[in-house]
Amino acid sequence: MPRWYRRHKRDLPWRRTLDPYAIWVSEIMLQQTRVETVIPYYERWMRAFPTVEALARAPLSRLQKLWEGLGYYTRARNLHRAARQLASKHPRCLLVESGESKERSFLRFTGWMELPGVGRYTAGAIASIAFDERAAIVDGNVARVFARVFNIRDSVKSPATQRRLWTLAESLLPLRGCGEFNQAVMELGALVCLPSNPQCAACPLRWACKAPGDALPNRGPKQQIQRVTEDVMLARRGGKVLLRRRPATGLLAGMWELPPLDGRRGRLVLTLRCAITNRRITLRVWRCAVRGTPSGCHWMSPGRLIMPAAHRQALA
DNA sequence: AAACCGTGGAA
DNA sequence: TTTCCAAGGTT
Repeated sequence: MPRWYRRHKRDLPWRRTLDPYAIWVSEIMLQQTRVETVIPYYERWMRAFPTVEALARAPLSRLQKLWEGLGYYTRARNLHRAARQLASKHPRCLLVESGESKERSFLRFTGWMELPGVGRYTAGAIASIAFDERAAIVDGNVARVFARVFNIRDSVKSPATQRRLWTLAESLLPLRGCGEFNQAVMELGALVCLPSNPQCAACPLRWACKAPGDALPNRGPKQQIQRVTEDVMLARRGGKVLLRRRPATGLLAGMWELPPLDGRRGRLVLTLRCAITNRRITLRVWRCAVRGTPSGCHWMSPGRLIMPAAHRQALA
């Protein structure tokens, strides 16, 4: 596996460093998010906040602006909280080993687990990749690879199967090079052991695989998707747009959006589709002429505000 | 334990 | 077109 990995691994920005801060940032961004989506966000982020200290000093609103469009926005808030926690409680754990060889203390797996937004997978990924700690990981890729190689047909959502996957991951861990091993399994899932049309002929594990190419893992019963149509109004006045702020908790917490069309007349200028977990939304945007300021709304310059992707698109 | 939390790309 | 789902975590 490590041999296959060294030969085929993609050249990704966060693979060019062993800086635990950089790896941490990349892991948070990559949660439930595709590599190609993350890359530009990651590069902008690292340019803006090269170190934990820089991140801890920055105002939350600045991180949120850089995060706009990435989704799962509590990740940005957690990253900020964790950075401040880290900078105060573990001031030396994220030093990069340099030519001067500064003293670098060691934040272990359990230390990472205490940070908001860092769970078992992320803590294991950082510990193994940045510190070569002997920590296992199970993500979507690992689950798929293991499900096929070991022919695991029970739902991967069940606690029993989860335990089995984690136990497997731990038992397969080498004594050294765990970071490389973990990434190798994930990379195999990303490049070869694909969800559909897996490239079994090119797989280094085909000799051992018990269920090559099967439609695994079994994800259990699929969730119901509900369709919704939302009508919103686009009202411009000078450089400003009529916007409404969402509640501070829940879906798209605290973000600014186009206000709902409340029974006035307008011209349909745009319809776009967006999906939020189990909801599929058709967003219809109506251009309206608005005199005063409807209750709960504000005339805002949208540039610096943080908006949901679909609403941001509607302004363009 | 099951539900919630975004987005965009691919099949 | 619709469906699936990607380097998950929190409540």
